[in-house]
Amino acid sequence: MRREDLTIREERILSAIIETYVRSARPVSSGAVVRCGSLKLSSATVRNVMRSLEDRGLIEQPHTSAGRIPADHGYRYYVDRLMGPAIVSNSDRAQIRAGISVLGGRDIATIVTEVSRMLSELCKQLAVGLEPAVESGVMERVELVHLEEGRCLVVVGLRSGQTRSALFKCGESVSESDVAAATGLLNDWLDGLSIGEASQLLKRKLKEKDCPFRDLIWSMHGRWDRIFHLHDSERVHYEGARYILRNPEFAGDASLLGEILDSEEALADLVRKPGSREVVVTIGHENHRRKMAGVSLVVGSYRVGETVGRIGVIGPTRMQYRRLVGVVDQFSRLLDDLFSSSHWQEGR
Amino acid sequence: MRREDLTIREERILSAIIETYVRSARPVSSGAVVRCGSLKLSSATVRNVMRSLEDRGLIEQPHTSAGRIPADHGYRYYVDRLMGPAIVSNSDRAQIRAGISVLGGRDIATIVTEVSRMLSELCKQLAVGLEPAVESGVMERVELVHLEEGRCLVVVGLRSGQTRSALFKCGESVSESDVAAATGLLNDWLDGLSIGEASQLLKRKLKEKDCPFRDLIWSMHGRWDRIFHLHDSERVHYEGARYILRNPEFAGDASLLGEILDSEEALADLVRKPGSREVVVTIGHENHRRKMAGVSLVVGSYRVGETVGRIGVIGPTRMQYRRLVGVVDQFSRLLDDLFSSSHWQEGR
DNA sequence: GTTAGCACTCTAGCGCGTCGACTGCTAATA
DNA sequence: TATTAGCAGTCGACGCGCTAGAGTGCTAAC
Repeated sequence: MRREDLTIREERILSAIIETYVRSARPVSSGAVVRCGSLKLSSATVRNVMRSLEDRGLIEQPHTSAGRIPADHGYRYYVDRLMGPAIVSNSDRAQIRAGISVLGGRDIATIVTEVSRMLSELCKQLAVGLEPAVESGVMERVELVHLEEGRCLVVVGLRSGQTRSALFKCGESVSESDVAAATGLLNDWLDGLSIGEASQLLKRKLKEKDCPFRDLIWSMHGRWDRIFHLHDSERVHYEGARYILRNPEFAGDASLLGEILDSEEALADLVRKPGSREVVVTIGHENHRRKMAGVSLVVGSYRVGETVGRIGVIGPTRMQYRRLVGVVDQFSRLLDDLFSSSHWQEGR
Repeated sequence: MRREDLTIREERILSAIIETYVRSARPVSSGAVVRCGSLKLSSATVRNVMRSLEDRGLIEQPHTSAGRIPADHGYRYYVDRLMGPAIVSNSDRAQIRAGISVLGGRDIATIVTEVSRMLSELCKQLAVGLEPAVESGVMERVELVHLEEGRCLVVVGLRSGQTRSALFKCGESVSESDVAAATGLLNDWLDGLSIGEASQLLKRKLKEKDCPFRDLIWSMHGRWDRIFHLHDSERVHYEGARYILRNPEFAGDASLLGEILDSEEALADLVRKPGSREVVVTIGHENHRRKMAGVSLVVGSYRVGETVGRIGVIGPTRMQYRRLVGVVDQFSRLLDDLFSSSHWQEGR
């Protein structure tokens, strides 16, 4: 029996405390646990157990003569071992299916935005969606287009269906046929590479003495990293600031949340976790960022071809983990299905 | 003398009240106005004047025996007639210049994001940036690219330097030379039109009996409105949620701000005002949206070719209008310069 | 027209006592 | 030995009254 293992009774009481606290947002007393019904114990016994849970850091007491509230460790124990399989209610499931089903054929940005919105509505939490990072996407086609006045358009299409484009200056001397030939060459070089690999390869080619179309490719490569810069590469969508601001735990200092909401990069950073197929829950202090105490994340991932995107919710540690994990998981799965379906493939 | 005209003395006192209140965030007493120094009056006289200002709805009293706070009308009078020309301090001006100068050659999305960030930092307010609406942009070039498996890429370059692209399905029967010919045709048709006009024209052409490449153009046109849908058409960037959440006036119900922060469309809607060359100030209830009481906007515009984008700040009505109008104006002008400069034109 | 003076009003803050919720301990109990 | 009833003790929430102080509105004098 590991040090942190709890007896059945302790587990039951911890569950009761957490579930009651999530509902009420107020410290849970021994009496309240008894009134939960599932245990046939007196409040005195429950108190003894609570004291032991407190000694182990699973719950804490705001002050003497108050009830207990779950500590981050307590939530962690609950999520890992007590809450049981994340079950999605029929109503939730139906809503998710219906919402996803109307998105067939839309582009990724729209899908991610809409899914964030739905996730936020359904969970009543701040929801975040990350498009798949373009950097890791695999190139399907690159095209240069010759314009007037020595300018050129570069367009990159990825297997995921995402496309990016930008203008660059190539000098008056470049002819239309040069551009066409360079396009052919680039496609030979870059097909099947990721954006990052492509950039590396271009750099190498440019160093070679006999690099063909050096000036043209040089100019284009100068744009490359900017086109695929994070800002445009891994777009962040979020919805539902109103929900997180509504929580009583943030009533005092909403400025903390300001920091979270503020920067798309910070948000992306939070949600971009070491990849895992499963939904990942991060509770309070487990976020190493400062000032993220009191905030939990539930993050899932979805695949689009070779690339991975993420969706998740952000809320107070006092959140309905079981339901949220279920909903996020369901969304992730359906997005996976959507992006691998023939409907999506063909609709593009 | 118009009904709402004030005497010099009344104006001085109104100014003193507003400026003191903006600094202190607390009701301003008659004594505080006297202590401001610029008037040689007793507090009793000031009290008489304040009562008359209150009768006209320019200031209000939270409760008897409290000082006065400016009403929306008072701010309006101040902004229109009292605060004087918006003057930008040398330090602000230098920072703005420096910030803008490093943006030469970047793409519009990056520029707008960075400017929002700078504006937010400088003003310590929530800042919003809108890219120019792509819809009203003028087409410079449209290009179709033939891909494998009956798919096609459409790329549109605008005179503003913005580009958009998307994949669509065109059917296996379309040949590479068809695509090239169709590209030429499209450029003939669409050159110099706005995106909106182009969509109309394509619709007309498709109705004609002898429309060439009907299937191809039909498929492409099916994508058209989605590519240029608001979501991608008039991107919104914002920065500085932390600042607006920090204001004491929103300490209680931040959920109101949640509604503002929440939806990019709502933000865009706020900032997208009837066009004007000048910086536009919108105070509290002048926003017709409900629940926008207590919130003011300072919005400027900048041109990129034929299209117009906007930048602005959003904060409590208790804001430093003079300085903010100056800073927003300065940014607008420098953006205008940036986008019309040969440096920008050529750098693209 | 302006001001000094004064009575009045209202808030913020403090101290106090009470109530009620909850705990921790102890001794009785099954 | 595990559980429980009972009880004393602790602490926050609430309401009350009081006071200090800030600020007003009015009036009479200048």
